[in-house]
Parts: sequence; C-alpha cells; structure tokens
Amino acid sequence: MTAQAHPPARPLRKDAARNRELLITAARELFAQRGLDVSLEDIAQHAGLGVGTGYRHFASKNEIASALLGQTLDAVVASGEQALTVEDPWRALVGFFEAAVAVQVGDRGLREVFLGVQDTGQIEYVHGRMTVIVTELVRRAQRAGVLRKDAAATDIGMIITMMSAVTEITADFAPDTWRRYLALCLAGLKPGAARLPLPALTEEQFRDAIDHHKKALRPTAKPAPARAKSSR
Amino acid sequence: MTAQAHPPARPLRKDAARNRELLITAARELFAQRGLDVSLEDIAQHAGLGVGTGYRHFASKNEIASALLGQTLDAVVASGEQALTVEDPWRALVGFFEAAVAVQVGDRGLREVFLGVQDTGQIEYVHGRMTVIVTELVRRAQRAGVLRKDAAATDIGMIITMMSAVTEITADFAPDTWRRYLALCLAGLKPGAARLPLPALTEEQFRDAIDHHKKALRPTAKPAPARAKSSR
DNA sequence: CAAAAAGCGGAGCGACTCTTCCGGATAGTG
DNA sequence: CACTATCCGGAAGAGTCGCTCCGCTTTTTG
Repeated sequence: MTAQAHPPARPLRKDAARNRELLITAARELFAQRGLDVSLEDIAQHAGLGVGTGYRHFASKNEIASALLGQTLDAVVASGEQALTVEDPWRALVGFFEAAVAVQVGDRGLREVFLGVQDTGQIEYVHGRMTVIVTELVRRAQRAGVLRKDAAATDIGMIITMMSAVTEITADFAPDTWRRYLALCLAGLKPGAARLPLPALTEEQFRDAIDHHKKALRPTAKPAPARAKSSR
Repeated sequence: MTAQAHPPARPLRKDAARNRELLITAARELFAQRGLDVSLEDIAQHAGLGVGTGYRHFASKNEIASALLGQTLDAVVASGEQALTVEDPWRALVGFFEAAVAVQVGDRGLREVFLGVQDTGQIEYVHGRMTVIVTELVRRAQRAGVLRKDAAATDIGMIITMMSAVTEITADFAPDTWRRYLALCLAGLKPGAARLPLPALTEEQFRDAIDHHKKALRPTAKPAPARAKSSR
C-alpha cells in the first residue's frame, strides 16, 4: 500500500537515482522542520532540482509525504514490538511511550499527523498493527498490578497524542518538556487513584478519531485534467 | 487592543448594523465548525452577503478572527476569576479546568489556537491576566495540601493544551472524552506520587510556547499595496 | 562516437486565497 | 419626493500552490 519505489522494472539511470535520493532527503528535512504544508517547489529547490523532476519520481506531493510518514510510523510500530521483549511490564510500557514520543520531537510533520491536523490516509494500517501490541502491553502491566485496572489500550494512544501537543508547542526551545507531563500521566496510571469518570474509547472509536475529521493532506480535488487537450 | 467595533462616531445605518451582526455570527459559526482556515468568501456567503461587505466592516480577515477569538479567551479568563471565589481549593482548580476545556469542545478555531497551530497575536495579553489567577489557584491548592508541591502554574496551562488535543480528535463523535483524561491528569496532580523528572516551564517560557513558532493566521505578507496607483 | 532512450527544468495553467475598487442600490433627510 | 451620504456586491488584481507539458541535456547503448 505504501508507495514504495515501484520495483524498478528497468534500473534507474545513474543521475535519476541520485536525484531521487536528493528529493527524499530534502523532503524528509523540510517535513520535519516546517511541517506537512511545505510546497513541492520548496522541496525541489531545497534538493537543488526543478519541480518537474519531483513529479517524475513521485506521482503527487501526497505520495512523498505518505511514503515518508509511513516509514516513520513503521519505526514506531517496531519500537512497540521491541517493548514486548522487555520483561518488566511497567518498564516496557514506559519505554514504549518514550520511544513513541521521542521520534516526534524532531519531526513536526509527524506531530501534525498525531494531532489529527493532517491526514496521510495510512494511519489505520499502522493502527491495526499497533492495537495488538499495545493491548498486550496493557494486559501484562495490569496482570502485574502496576497499571490501574480501568486503563485501556486506547488510553495509551491518547496519551501519546497529548504528548504530541506538548511537544508541538515546546519543541523549539525546551524539547524535553514532554517528559514532565508523561511522568504526570504515568502517575495517574498507577493503581489506587480515583476511578476514571468515563469509559475509554473502543478501538474502533479511536481509529475513527485519528482517521476522521481532519483535512486531507491538501484538498487538491483534482477534478478536471487541467488541459482540455488530452494529447498525451 | 481588541478590534472592538470602533466606537461608532456616527451611528451605523440600519442595514449596515444588521449586516455587521450577520457577519459576526456567520464568522463565529464557521470558525467554530471548520476552524480558522475558512475563506472570507465563505463567511460572507454564509451570511448572505458579498465579499466586499465584509471588508467594509472589518479591515482584514485576521481582524474578525482576532476579535472573535479574543472574546472567547476573555470568557476563559472570566471563568478563572470565578474559580477564585470557590472556597474548596481543589474544587476551584478542577472547576477552572472544566470551564476552560468545555468552551473548546464546540469551537475548533479556539482549539487551533491552544494547540499552537494558528496564531492570533493577542494570546500574550490573555496570558498576562491568566498567570496571576492560575498562580493563585495553584498556591491555594498546595497550601491546602491537595496539590503536589512540585506542580507549577504553567502545568495548568499545559494540561489544558493536552485536553485541546484530545478534544480536537474526539469532538465529532465523543465530545466528552477529555473528561477521562483530565481525571487521569488530576490523579497525577495529587500529592504523593513520584517526583516529576523535569522542572516546569517558567511563565516566560510558557508564553513563548504559545506565542512562538506557529504560523501566523495567514501569511498574507501584504508587501506591495496591490495597485501601483495610490490614488486613495 | 553517434543515435536513441531516459531524464531534467521551468514556464504556464487552473484553482484558490485575500484584498481593492467602483458603479449601482439604499437609507436617511429636508 | 428628490437628493445625498452611505453602503452593497461582485469583478478583478495580485499572490500562492499543485501539477503538466515539452524543448533541451545527459546517460546509456550498439
């Protein structure tokens, strides 16, 4: 589903391959620094190339963004899988939190996705893989008695989103601030506190939450093929 | 500072006054529903008026947005002042949280401001009034022993921002979800939990946080006065 | 060392935004 | 009821962004 470089039927020409890499790294940098709203002209220029070259390698701006974001989201999933191998259930949970938030500190585009400001479309795919992992992390911690019984798997995702908000605001000058508020939430997750007033979201609701509502990554809405002449 | 309707030197003509109200309510509705990015054409049309009429009443789109947002932010300040009159320090604190978040549930534009996605410019003004109130709320609660000693005034603002993130994502179908996560944070704010790893932000840092970095409400960057002829 | 294939770049189109301008409609006045 | 200050509406200027098209350059091939 990810627009991974189409398996090169014929190997790319040398310069083309080089330019492709230039584009990818330029895009990654700009998305991370300035968010998902940078223009493709900026990306191309930042790579020292022309706009047309960008479109030779990627069908649309969304394709670059989706591919890059997908890659990063995969990394988050990976750190979740790794957390499952940690024996101490509480340390595993905390470690996962920290990994998931740490990647966002340097990546504004990623934060925009977690905050639901922008939509890349493929989150549900990642979410599918994630829910199993997180559910297991929660189950283990609860069984060990280190996590309050009324915590749910969806709470973990929501807390990560809250950390995104903190980081979005502080990343520029106090990038570690999220640690303070994660600690605060973790304190609230320990057993023994007062009951939580509402039930957690269901997995389905949570998926809707990060998938619905937001503006698609550029409305684009390419209705008419621009030119009347469809010569090509 | 707020672009309150310039004290009408001469009373507005009847239709003008009516249209002004139409514009304001239309803008408020659209900002609340669709966020701060709605076009001014949409606003005018939603009010049943022409674009030009909008500019007769407001100097720019930013002016409408700022004025409206400012009004809402004033309401938040007011609920803070009211909280100071509650005798139970914990109830006062919780009440303030609830008031501050509740207004955001129906107002997407306001959430965008709290999340630092968009900048209206006048937050620092509100922040100035707020910091005194919140500091007092915190001091009272700590003196009564119901709030952990290492909590700071800036923590309150940050928690509100976290609730903005939750609400931004859930407002469309489970608008009360923030209550669960507020409860979780409140549990973490009770005394007795493990120390928080980092110091809180200073007031100055917090002000920078919600003031810096974000994209101004439309770059606009009106460099040249459009037409060369400066007849008017 | 050609010829052909592949790739490059940027002018340019459509769609959208904010804002201005001004002819024509409207409300208040004598 | 006319007359004028006021106001309305929408066309149009200027800017931005996504994307396409096609003449020109570079790489590969034979």
